[in-house]
Order: sequence, then structure tokens, then C-alpha cells
Amino acid sequence: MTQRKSTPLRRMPPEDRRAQILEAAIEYFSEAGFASQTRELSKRIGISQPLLYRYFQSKQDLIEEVFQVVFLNQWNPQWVDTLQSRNLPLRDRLIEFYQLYAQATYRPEWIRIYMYAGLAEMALNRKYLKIVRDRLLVAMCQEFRMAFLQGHPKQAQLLKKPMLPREIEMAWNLHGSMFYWAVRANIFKAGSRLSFDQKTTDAVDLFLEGAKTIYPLILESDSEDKKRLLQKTKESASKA
Amino acid sequence: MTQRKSTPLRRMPPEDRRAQILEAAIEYFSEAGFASQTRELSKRIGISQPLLYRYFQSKQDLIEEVFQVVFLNQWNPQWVDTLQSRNLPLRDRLIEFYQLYAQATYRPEWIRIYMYAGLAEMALNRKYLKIVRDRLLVAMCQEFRMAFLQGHPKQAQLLKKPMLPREIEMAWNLHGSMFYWAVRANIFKAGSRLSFDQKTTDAVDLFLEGAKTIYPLILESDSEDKKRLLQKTKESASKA
DNA sequence: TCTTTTATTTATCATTTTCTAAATTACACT
DNA sequence: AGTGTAATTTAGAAAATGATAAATAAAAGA
Repeated sequence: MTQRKSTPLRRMPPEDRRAQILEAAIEYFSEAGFASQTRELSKRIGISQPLLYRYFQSKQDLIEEVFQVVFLNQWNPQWVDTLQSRNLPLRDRLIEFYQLYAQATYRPEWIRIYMYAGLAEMALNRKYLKIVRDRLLVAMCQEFRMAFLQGHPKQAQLLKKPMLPREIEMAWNLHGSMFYWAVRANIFKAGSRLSFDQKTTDAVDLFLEGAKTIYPLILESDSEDKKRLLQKTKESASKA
Repeated sequence: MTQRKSTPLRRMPPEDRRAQILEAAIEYFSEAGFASQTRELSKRIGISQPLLYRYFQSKQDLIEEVFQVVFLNQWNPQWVDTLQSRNLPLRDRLIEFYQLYAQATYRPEWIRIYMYAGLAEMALNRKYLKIVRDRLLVAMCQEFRMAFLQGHPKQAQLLKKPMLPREIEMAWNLHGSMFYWAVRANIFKAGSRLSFDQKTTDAVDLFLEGAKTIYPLILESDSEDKKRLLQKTKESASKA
């Protein structure tokens, strides 16, 4: 009775259908936000809206899965490897790293969903930022220490220190300027005429050139702070 | 008859009421986004929902006014003045500028509404980014040229050039790293332990130290590009 | 005190939207 | 071919949401 040829309303194996919905949801929510309607989503896929509810208990449920797929399953161990492949110059590693990292995360779906999640205070972002800091930025800072303390009189000593807040924040400067570029391009749709490669190269060069001077200062000034603090502690102790 | 004391359901002068609604809308929309409900907004203020419609024709209307108040009326001409007050060192000016700029824009309402607007593709952001670029970043770049081409053989010539995309993008690096700091603090609620002043000082120092080297290179490489381009154009012209 | 004005509320419409239940039909197996 | 399973649709309930119109009552003026 039904024209099977003209309307390819074929049934799908549940797993495929589920995957299809999830994929479409990522695209749709990233465009329209999580407040958008399930009807429109189903329309895009070409299925009826209630079918969504066979595969996902609720809209909220679907959203949670979107997060899971977009963020937590995307982490690529190669990123840290690239940063740490010391046979290459640090500059090359950073550029290579941002090319890889951008491929996965500087996309409309990723960035937009990330922002939506942040605005909804979904705790997911804090979790993700913590991972970025603990894995990527700490790895970067380690490489910065290696590179910028080369030949420093107290190098061995300074290398062992735990990461300083100012130091991590130094790395956030680079990371933030790259991220903001992606935000402008993917959320505000106000990308500059510069290619990603040019942008990345310039940003890395700018950073390295600056960090070369600033980075050692930060590490040293901390040692001095600690010395001074120790001094003060002793003084107040002897006073008491 | 009615207990005026316990229920202060007093009438308000239209202007005051309007201002009250607008203020509450800023707070509410910044928290919940523009997709949130007028009912909830009115509840917060302690008025009935239809009363909103006496002061604003529609929800969209209210949103537009929120934009007007939060973004467009906030622009402070002092920002550019600070950047250009050449009696002070550039470093001091930049730090001072970001302190002023942050006071107005690195606040939860501002940043969150800004992001919500961006995600909703409301055109407002592109408009605002254009203003930032045309007024702030161009002014910055002018100062960078002054500072970093000091004593350069072709300074006079280079100073006159129109701003290059790479050059503006250079300034976006600083601006972006500051903005991202604000995003982390105000949207993701994942601020570092660093004070704003420390962060700003370090970011400015890092940038200036790097730009000192990179900035002249960008300006020069462009001249060379142009020379080469001119050369090629001549060649192909003579061939034809 | 009475009247007029208008700020505010109550009641409600018209849609939209999530989600459920029952009906339908594509496909797999015999 | 016939039958059972389950993927999918149709129909619709229940709640919510932007907006309107009429009713109410607080304040100002006479």
C-alpha cells in the first residue's frame, strides 16, 4: 500500500537509529541550543517525534548523552604526546598540538555546546577545564620549564617545583587566545581573514617570545617570595 | 481595607516600574538566557506577568532594551583615552585600560548576556566586536607601532600603513586571553587563585615582551610580501 | 467625600511543547 | 505465504508560555 520507493521510511536496527538520533541531536542542539524543540529535531532526521522517546527516556536524557559523546569521549592522548615529543623544537610541537586540538574542539558543535553547558552551569565545564589544566597545561608548563630554564643556575632545583598558579595562568594566556579565536569564528561568526595556520603560528611565536623572558622571572620570584615568607615566619616566631 | 504595611503592593510611577523591570530582566536573562519565561521574571519582581506587557510591547522588545542598557550604553570613551595617554609607559596604560574595561564588562551579567546573545546569533555580537576592533584594537595597534618601531629605519613609513589583519589579530591575542579569563571566572565559575591585578600584569608583560620582537617582523614581512607581489604582478604583466 | 484616572491583577485565549498510549506496519523467522 | 515481534506512526493528553481583554483598586484631584 505505502509507496516504499518514494518514501524510504525503512526501519533501522535500534543501535543505528539511536546513533543517528544522537548525531543529529549534536548538530541541532549546537545550532539552536538546548531549549530548542524535539519536534524540529525529529523533523530533521525524518522521523516522528515520539520515536525519540523510544530511544531516550526524556529530552534531558538525550542532552546528557550529547555531552558524553561530545566531550568526554573526544579526549585524544596524542595531544599530550605531541607536546612532549622532545625530538622536535617546542615551537613546532605547540603548533602541531593546536592543529590537532583545533581539529577536535574548535568546531561549531563542540564550542557551542560547550558554551551552552557553561551557561547552564552544568558542572561539566569545570570538570573539563580541570582536565585541560591537569593534563594539557601542566604538560605544557613542564616543557616551558625545560626550554626556558636551559642553562639557568638553579635549573635542577626549579624543575622540581610544583606548578605555580601564575605559571599555569601563563599557559592559559596562550590557550585562551586560541580558544577565543575559535569562539569568534564559531559562535560570533566573526572570524578574521587570517588562516588558522597563520593565526596559530603567530600566537605561538608571540607567546614563546614573551615567555622566554617572563617565565623564568615568575619561577624565580616565587622562590624569593618563599624565602621572604620563611624569613617572616622565623621573625614572628622569634618574637613570640 | 487592604493591609498596606504587610503587602507593600504599592503602585509605582511608570518610569520607576519600567526601570525596575529592566533591571530585573538583566539579572534574570543573564542567569537563565533569553529562552526563559516572562512568568518567572514577573514572579521575581513580585508583579503579575501581564504587567510586563504594559511597559514593553513584547518579550523581544524587552530583550532589545536589555541589550541597549548592558552593551551600547556602557561604552566608555575613557578607555581609548587611557590607551593613548602617551605620558605614561605603554605597560601602565594597558594595565590601567584592562582594569577599567574589566570593571564594566568582566561581570557575570555582561559576559553571560553577551554569550547568550552570541549563541542565539543575535547580530549584536558582531556589531560589538566590530566596535572593539575598530576603536580599541586599532588604537592599541597604533600604540604598539609607536612603541615597537622606535628607532626602526623605516619607522615613518611603517607608521602610516593601514592596519594589517595579522597585526589586529596580534592584539586579539592579548584581548582574548583577558576575555577568556573573564569567561572562566564568570561563566564557568572556575577562576584561578590569582588576583585580577596579578593576572593582568602578567598577561600584559607576556604580551609586550613577545610583541617587542614579533610585532616589527609582522609589519616588515608585509612590506616584503607587497614588494614580492608587486614584482610578480610586473612579471606577469611583461609576459602578457 | 466623591470622582476620575490609571497602575495592577484576574481570567483566559491561542499556541507550543514534552511526553504517553494505542494503532500500524516493516521485517525476520518458520 | 503466514505469523509474531518490535520499529514506527498517529492521535492526543497535560502542562507551559506569550500575549490580550476585562475587572479591580490605589492614588490624585475636585
